[in-house]
Amino acid sequence: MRRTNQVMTTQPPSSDELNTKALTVLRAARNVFLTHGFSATTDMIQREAGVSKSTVYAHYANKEALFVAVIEAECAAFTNTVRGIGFRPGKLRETLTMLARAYLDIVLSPGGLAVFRVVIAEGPRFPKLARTFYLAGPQVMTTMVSEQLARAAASGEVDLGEIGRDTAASLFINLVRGEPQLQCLTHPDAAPSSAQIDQWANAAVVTFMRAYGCGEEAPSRRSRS
Amino acid sequence: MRRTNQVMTTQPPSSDELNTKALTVLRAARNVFLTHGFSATTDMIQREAGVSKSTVYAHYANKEALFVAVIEAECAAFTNTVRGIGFRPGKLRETLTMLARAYLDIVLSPGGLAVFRVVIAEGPRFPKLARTFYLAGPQVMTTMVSEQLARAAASGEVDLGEIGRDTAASLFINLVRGEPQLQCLTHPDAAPSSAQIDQWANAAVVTFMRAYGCGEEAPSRRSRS
DNA sequence: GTCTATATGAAGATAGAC
DNA sequence: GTCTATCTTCATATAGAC
Repeated sequence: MRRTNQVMTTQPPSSDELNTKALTVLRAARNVFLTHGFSATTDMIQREAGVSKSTVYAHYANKEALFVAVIEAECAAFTNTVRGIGFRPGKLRETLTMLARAYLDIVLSPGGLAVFRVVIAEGPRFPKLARTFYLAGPQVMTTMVSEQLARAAASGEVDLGEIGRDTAASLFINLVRGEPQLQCLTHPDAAPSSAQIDQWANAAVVTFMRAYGCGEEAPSRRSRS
Repeated sequence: MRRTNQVMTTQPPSSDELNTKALTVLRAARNVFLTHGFSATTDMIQREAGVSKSTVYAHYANKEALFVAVIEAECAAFTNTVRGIGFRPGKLRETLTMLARAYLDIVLSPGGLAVFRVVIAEGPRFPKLARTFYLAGPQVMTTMVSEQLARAAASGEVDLGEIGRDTAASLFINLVRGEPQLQCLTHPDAAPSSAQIDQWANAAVVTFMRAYGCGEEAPSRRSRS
């Protein structure tokens, strides 16, 4: 029931225009590329999408272009997920724990691990995508932590010494992500328990607070000898 | 100038027997797989080695077997390199700095990055290789750090609190490897300067010592307010 | 835009001579 | 063991009908 061609073209592509087929192809390509890497075949994508080869090539010039579209969409989604982490800023220790846990949930998710795998693997062939990933994921997270450190520094909860806020935030992210991510990447069969993830997050926060925390915390710290 | 067939077969394969061709193939496969990943072709390997296809398949059943041989050799070499890090145990801060710097040199080397890339990428298809890599690289390094922490704990240079030695060692490795490795993986064109690597190593050591060090260091630390 | 059918090339692996 | 030549399969991409 179209009014006029004029109206049609000014309407947003609500559910048919670009949506139906192009999005179907993109979503199928996402699943296939994230499962098998760039060496996945266009055949698999075509079958997963339930369309013909021509439909795939009608929307994307070639395999590379489709791959780039998939990864860029994943990076954008990654940024949104990180930005959308819900946390109520409070005492630094609690804030960092919330952030660490939320970040690990993203990084260790099947999608998070798959994107990391394929982006790192294809870094030499798609250097632009690799940089996009870095900015969309770790960089955004580091910035969020850095902002919380600024708050905490103002309220005297933290003493960063000669080290910069951004460097400190980066070091915190290293503490959080390092071992958990490496373990999940090298043990693809054994997914960590929720309790294990909490333990990892806690160890990172405890270490960071021991290094740079100096607020009105529990006075038990460093009360030895 | 062969003496007899009998002698030939009882002699060790000093420089011709298995050495020349089989090793040539393995070395060529190493370069090709580490550059292009598992999707590298046997054609490239054959050309790089300067032999024919038949020679490749005379020594390795198929592409997978050759790939496994390459990665296992790399892992073994990795272990030897890590174990061979020369350091004179002294004050903990200096020891950790030496270890951090040496580990970064390995991890950030072209070979180190390439092995990481391909092992992580093929983890789902070769889970055994992924676990081997974890044990041969990060695990060995963590153990070395853990041993130094034991020494330091005995001499009162360190107070790990409730945290385990191995956990502390793992956290230190996280601090060292995290950002540098991620940055090199996602910026394949820009190799970091030696000064940059030193800075990274120092930041990790400073942070770890602030968290867990408690020896007769410079007394300036935490002298605030 | 979408389909079926196909052109074109490349990759893994083998046959058979030497 | 090593080579040349080749078999077979499969992957990317396109042609042409609707």
